[in-house]
Order: sequence, then structure tokens, then C-alpha cells
Amino acid sequence: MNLKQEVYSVLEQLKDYGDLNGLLIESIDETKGDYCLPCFSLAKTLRKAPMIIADEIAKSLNIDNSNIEKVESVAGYVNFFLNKENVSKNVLNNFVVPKHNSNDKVVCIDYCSVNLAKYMHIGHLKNSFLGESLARLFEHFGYKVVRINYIGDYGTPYGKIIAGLQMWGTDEDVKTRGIDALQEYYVKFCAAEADDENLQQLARDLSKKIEDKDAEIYPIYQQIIEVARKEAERLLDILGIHFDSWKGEASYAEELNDVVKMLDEKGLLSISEGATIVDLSKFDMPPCLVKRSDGASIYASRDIAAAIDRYNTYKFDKMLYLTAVEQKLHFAQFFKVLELADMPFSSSLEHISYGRFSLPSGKISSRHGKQAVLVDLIDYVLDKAKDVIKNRTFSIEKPEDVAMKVAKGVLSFNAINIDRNKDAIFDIDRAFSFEGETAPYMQYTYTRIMSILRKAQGLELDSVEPDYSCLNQTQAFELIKSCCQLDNILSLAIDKRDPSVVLKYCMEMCKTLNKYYTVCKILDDNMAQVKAKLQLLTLVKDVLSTAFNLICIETVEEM
RNA sequence: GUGUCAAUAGCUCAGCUGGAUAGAGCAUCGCCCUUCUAAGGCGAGGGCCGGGGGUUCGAAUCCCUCUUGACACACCA
Repeated sequence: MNLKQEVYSVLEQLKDYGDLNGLLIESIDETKGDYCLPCFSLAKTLRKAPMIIADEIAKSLNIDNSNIEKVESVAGYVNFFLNKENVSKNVLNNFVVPKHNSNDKVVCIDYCSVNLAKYMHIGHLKNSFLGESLARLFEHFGYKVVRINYIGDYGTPYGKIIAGLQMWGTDEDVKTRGIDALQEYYVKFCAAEADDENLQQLARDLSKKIEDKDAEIYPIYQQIIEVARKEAERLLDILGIHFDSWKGEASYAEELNDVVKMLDEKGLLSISEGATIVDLSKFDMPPCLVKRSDGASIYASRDIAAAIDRYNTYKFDKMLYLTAVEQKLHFAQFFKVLELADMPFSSSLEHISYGRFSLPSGKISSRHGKQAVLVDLIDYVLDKAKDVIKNRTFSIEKPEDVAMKVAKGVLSFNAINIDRNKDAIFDIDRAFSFEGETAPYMQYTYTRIMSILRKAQGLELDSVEPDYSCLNQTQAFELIKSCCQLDNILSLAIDKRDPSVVLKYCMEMCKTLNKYYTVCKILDDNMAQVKAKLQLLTLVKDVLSTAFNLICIETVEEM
């Protein structure tokens, strides 16, 4: 039920005021009604004072809609008051959480982009949850979503790891310590090569051997990739994120010549400073490099190859790339190149960028040194959740389960929480707090609903006629209105490509609920009212569980 | 230097497709568990919404300009 539309429907009878559509806004507080129409912009065309216009509108309106109780004119505003009881009754009997039918459109989302040569870190946390949440939002609206983890499995880092492995490591060590062993070789080698040209050359030679699929080196590379990928999959599995494709950069190595050839045939290429480029000066952009001066490939050509491949494979209607903001120009460039090459899908490509996390210096201690490594973040927050649960005053059936769900919620919350575009400070103490506006707060609110619903199970309410008048109470009606907003909020989130919209919506609802409990007892002696209140809680529960899921926060029955 | 994004309470952030008195959480101080989960609720203090212009009946919100910061600007991705 669209409540704003109800008010519009009443306004439609006004013919002399022009199009009032779009002027209607939500009232600032309940004393000013639920919606209001500011009349100031009408003053000029009507040559009348806003107050007079508001008076006239309020008087002339014939309210023939049972959802609207009254209309008032105050200081140039026409305030509309909903009939709370009727609206509550309508909403609770008719509103269902919307499920959209399949729309036969395919959206590819390229996110996470784990670099297998490095530990996953705080940046991946943001990327992965933002991407996953967007994926779920698109699915909610009926799209077929293809989740793509375009892994970094190409380039000199692997030469360095192999060099390190050969110098200091053993196969046995890799087998037992896995990713930790590989990272150790990498870090140690990077330090060693800093002022050693021989070692730098060694790393280059080894990467070349990987590219040439050298009989001795290539299997080692494959083994390294296997180990690193398993670890990435393990961590993403913990977070509840699963990909349809793990096709990485390396898999496009052979198609690069075709890409360059295609661009050449379209007459787009030129040579500059020895490198092969597409000149984009007409579009106020620096040139897009498709081949280095030494003839080697570069990321732009790999991205072009990948885009073409994905279109051929999935016939996508949209292809979204999620990366940190510093790659903005790169995406603008290769999108433009694909447009100039007349690729039919070029206008379906979209880069979604996000601001970076910065760390308060020295705050994050880690067994991996001074970076916010994902494994450590997961361990840390999980331990903390277990600790809090241990100290609860009542017993919880599956404490491990709950701790895990709380931990995941905290991680997702921190990834999605802040406006996508903003740089944000990741302070572990603040981020992993379980009090105030946090994911545990939201989950806690949900458990309180469940607790009440469980308690209400024994009540005989089947023959009871619900009394909706008790929902006139401020917070109760606020909840009714919020539930109606769900689809608008989800649409806004998907339009802005920003799940934080959903998160804020959930938070507001949770705050209202927590207030509601303290001012109004749900299970009292008036069964007619209890029935109405339980209907409200059930609806809120459904709305929250839908919205939570879309922002990767799991619901819990008790905590 | 050019471009992009940002600047709101002590801290971290909402609000930004213009509307009635600028919000929240944290921190500080003071209350509330014999009452459906205190991971909760209530209250207090705390603001030239970076500066300056402009548009408008009305600007934190739109435009211009300056300052500060982050990022990008050819062989890393």
C-alpha cells in the first residue's frame, strides 16, 4: 500500500492548481500530520499568499478516502492526517512483502576481485559485501545475477612467490601452512630484491616462464594458485558469499592478440612512446594503453577481453564493476574504447566505485603485521561475539551459531554502513562494538520480536476480532508506515547502487521497535488488541528479515 | 598543474533530486531491570552545516569561488 498515493488521489480533484504531483512531502513531525503540501511555490503563479492558498485547498478538498482523516492548513502548508486505525487495518490485512517475478534480464557483477598473491584485507570486506548486497538487491527485483570474482592470478607477484619458494621454502611447508607460507616467501623476497638486480631479473624470468607454461615452473604456479584460491573460497564461504565465476586475468592471456587486432581493424590504434594506445584526447581523457612498449599486455586489454567474453557467455543486460574509486579513470577509458569499437554492450557497462578505508594508525594488531587482514578481522570479531554470549544471563541453544551470525553481521554492517563514495576510517574498537547503532543491535531487536511471538503461540486468538485502534500509538503507527516504505527503499538503494540506504531503513525501524516495547506491552489482557499488535509484529518481522538478508545480516531467534 | 570526490556536535557519521525548530551513535554526566531478552530504554550538555558570494518566498541541500584533504592523471591493477 502506497500511503503517499492515497493522499495524491485526494489531491487529484484539484484542477486549478496545476500539477501538485511532486510537491507532496512527509511531515516533519506528527503534530503536522503524515504528509504535507507546501504552498509557497504556488504563490507566484496564483498571485496569492501561500497561507491563503493553503487555506483554500484545505477547505475545498472533499475527503472521500477512508484512509485520510483530516486536512489542516497551517502557515502555508496543507497537512494531511492519515486515519491511523483504517490504514493499520488495511496494511495488516493486505500488505505482503513484495516478491518480484523474474524479468529475464541478466546482470553480471564483478566484485571482490581477490588478488591471489596477497592476503584478503579490509578492502575486500567492503567490496565483497557491497557487491553481494547489490547482487541480492538485483535478485530481489527479478534479475538473474551472475557473480564474478575476477581474480588476480597474473603477473610478476607470482614470479616473486616462486622465487621465494625456491630460495627458502619447501613443498611440505606450502602443504601445511598454505597461504601463510606463500605470503611469507613473497614478503621476504620483496625485501630481498629491493636492492638486488639479479633477484629482480629472476622474478621477471620466472613470470615469463609462467606465461610460457614452462614445464617445470607452470605446475608450481598452478599449485600456488590452487592454495591461494582455496583460502579465498574458505573466507568468502564464512562470509556467506559464493561466486558463479572465478575466471581470472590469466585466462584472457590468449585472447589479447585478438583484442588488439580487433581494435586495429577498427582503426583505433596508434603508437605513442613505443606503446600501443587508443587516443582519447577528443573525450578529454588520457590515452588508453592496450600494449606496453615491450609488447607485453596490460590490464586495459585484459579487461576488454573479459568484457567481450562475458557478453558472449552471459548476454548480460548490465555489467557492473565494483572497485575502489582510484580506478575510475581506467574504467571510463576502456568503456570508451569499447564504445568506439562499436561493441553492442558498451552502454551496459557500469563502474561502481567506493571510497577507501583508512586505518587509525597502530590500532590494528595482527599476526600478519600492520594491516587489517581479513582472517584476523573475522577471528577477532568472532571471539568477541563468543565472549559476550558466554556472559549472557540466560542460556542460548546454539551459542556457536549465534556468535557466527553476529560476527558476520558486524562485518557486513561495517562494509555497507557508510555512504559508498565516502572515504571512511576503520577503527576496530568502534567497528566491533556491539552497542548502539550496530548490527548486533538490529539482530537483538529481531530476537525480541521472536521472543514475543514465541510466547504468544499458546494464545487462542483464532476467533478474536482484532482491535486496530491500539495501533494509533505513535511508534506502532510509525512501524506501519515504515513497512509500506520497503519497496521504495529497495528501489532507491538499487538506483543509487548503495545498500546503505537499506541499512539505515532497518536501523530506523529497529529503533522505533525498541521504543515501542518500552511504552507498550504487547501481551496484555485485551485479546482484541493483542491480536492487532501481534499482526503488526509479524509484519515487521517479515519486512526486517527481507531487508536484513539484502544487506547480508542474518536473523537470529535468540541471542 | 588538470580532473574527480569529500568537508555537518569532542569523535564517527546521517540528512544533500530545496521546505516548518539541523539528527543519530560513541564519549561525558544523571536516571530505569519483582514488568514480553539491559547487545535495551529515558534525560542533560554539546553546532557561524569549512570561508565568501549568488539563485530562491525558503539553502546543510542547487550554482560560482576560495581553503583544506583524499584519489587519479602511460607502460602496476
